[in-house]
Amino acid sequence: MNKVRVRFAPSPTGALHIGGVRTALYNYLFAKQHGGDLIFRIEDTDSHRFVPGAEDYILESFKWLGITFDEGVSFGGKYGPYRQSERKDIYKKYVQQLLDNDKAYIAFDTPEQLDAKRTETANFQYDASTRLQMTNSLTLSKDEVEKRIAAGEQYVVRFKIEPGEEVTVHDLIRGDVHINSSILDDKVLYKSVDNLPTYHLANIVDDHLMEVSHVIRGEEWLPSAPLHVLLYRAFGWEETMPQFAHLSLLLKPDGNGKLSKRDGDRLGFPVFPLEWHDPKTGEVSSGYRESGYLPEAVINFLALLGWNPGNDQEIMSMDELIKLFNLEKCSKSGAKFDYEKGKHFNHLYLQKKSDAELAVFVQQKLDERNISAAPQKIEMAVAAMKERATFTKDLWDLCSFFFIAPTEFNEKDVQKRWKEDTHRLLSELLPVLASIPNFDDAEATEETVKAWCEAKGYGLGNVMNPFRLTLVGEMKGPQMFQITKILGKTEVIKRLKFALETIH
RNA sequence: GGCGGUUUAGUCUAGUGGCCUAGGACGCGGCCCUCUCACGGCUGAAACCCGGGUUCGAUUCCCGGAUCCGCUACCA
Repeated sequence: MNKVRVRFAPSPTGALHIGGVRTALYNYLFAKQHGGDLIFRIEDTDSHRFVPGAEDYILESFKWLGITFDEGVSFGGKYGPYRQSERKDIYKKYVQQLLDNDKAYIAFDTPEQLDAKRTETANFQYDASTRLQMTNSLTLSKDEVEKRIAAGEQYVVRFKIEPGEEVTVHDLIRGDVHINSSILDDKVLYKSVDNLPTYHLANIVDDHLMEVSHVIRGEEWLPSAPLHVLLYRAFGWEETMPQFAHLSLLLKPDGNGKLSKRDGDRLGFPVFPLEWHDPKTGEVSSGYRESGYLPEAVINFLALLGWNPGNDQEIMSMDELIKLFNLEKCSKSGAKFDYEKGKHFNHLYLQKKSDAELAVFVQQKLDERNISAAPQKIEMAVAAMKERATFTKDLWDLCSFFFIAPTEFNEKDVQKRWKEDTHRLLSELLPVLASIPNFDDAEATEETVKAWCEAKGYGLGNVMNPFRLTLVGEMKGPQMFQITKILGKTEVIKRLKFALETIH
């Protein structure tokens, strides 16, 4: 087999959709597994939909996710340029080749005329059955065609599809897919307005010239795959035609249809890897990174949406994914996007991080608030709380009480835990705590306090629950003597006294 | 409408002509742990789209239907 070369070729029309990320990921895994190359190509043949900044956004997204490219826009390589708008001359040459070989023809029908035709004739299709009724180089004389072009009239080049042919596309995921060429229309391959090809032509020419071996793309391309096969044939490139694999789509979590940006807004989760500021509308969309996701969790979660290793294993690093990935194990049906499971993965990956790595997120928040704290204390706080966190941003909400003493106390918890004798009990606890040299040994502190409770005949819950309230402000947090250890003796006594004065 | 694809619990999925009393994970319920909240452990409810056929036997193979998805642009 020739060298594996695959590509991810987005259109710079906005932020990178999470489904696109998955397609890129599968391409990446496939390339790495086979020691092949992954190419980054920009398909900007639609000048109207170009959005500035989109290209950089896409690049930055992959950088964050750890998906690397071997060649392409911003990476270089000997098959460039990799931006389709910079390949105009190349396409022009190949369009001419098709024209010369009678595989394509020039059409002058304006968009308005076509619209009129479509409303006039239901299910109108520009194909072998209708093209002789239209204004094109098949119905016009050669002179007339040249005259019109010379006069500056806009035209398109259409692919001349021969009807009645059974076209077979071999798909690595779905097997053979058959389609009759009669149902295909004479696709526009090139437009004179901007001297740019359409997707279909550019795609085939580039994949051929860049020696792409496998085309792994979304299912929305399956219906046009036969057209692409026909194009390879028309160029005489069928022998080296890449292999196809059409991936199932990512669907809305609820209801029907494919996952869209709107669904994320509506259901409250990001559909983009990074936060995106739309330069046209000024709209801001949330991103996985900014929402506190870890890239490795996003990768793992996405990899499993439409593919599985064939056993029960779910937690896989990028390296493991590269080893285990297999196109044949990709599912044929669309996967509803299960955001809850994504959260689960993030939680799992967050737990794998060291305390020091996670402490950074708390340190940031402390810096913002000009609070200084010993790194050791931050790490201890993180260690005590991280298992409760799903997102990196949860860490601060969870740990803040270690650094900011409560000034008010959760009303419901006070009602429930602050009883008649609580004030007396905690007042008595004060000297007991004061008698302990320091709280560094959590077990020793616990023993002393418990022994005191027992000696006095006080219920443990009656002491510990309100005690927690005084230190945390609410009924949350780790084991009490873990808290006292991290807070330190001075702070504990200070907080206890304050609560005693405040809660009545 | 036409064409193509698809179909295992609410969701992602495993799997097979008899090992299936259909496995795992998320989510949901319960119990345990416990000074709180979590985590964790245990546990429960929950699925082979429908109808024919082939077969001793079908969730698995075949046919038909339905479903959902996609495409049907001078967008990708």
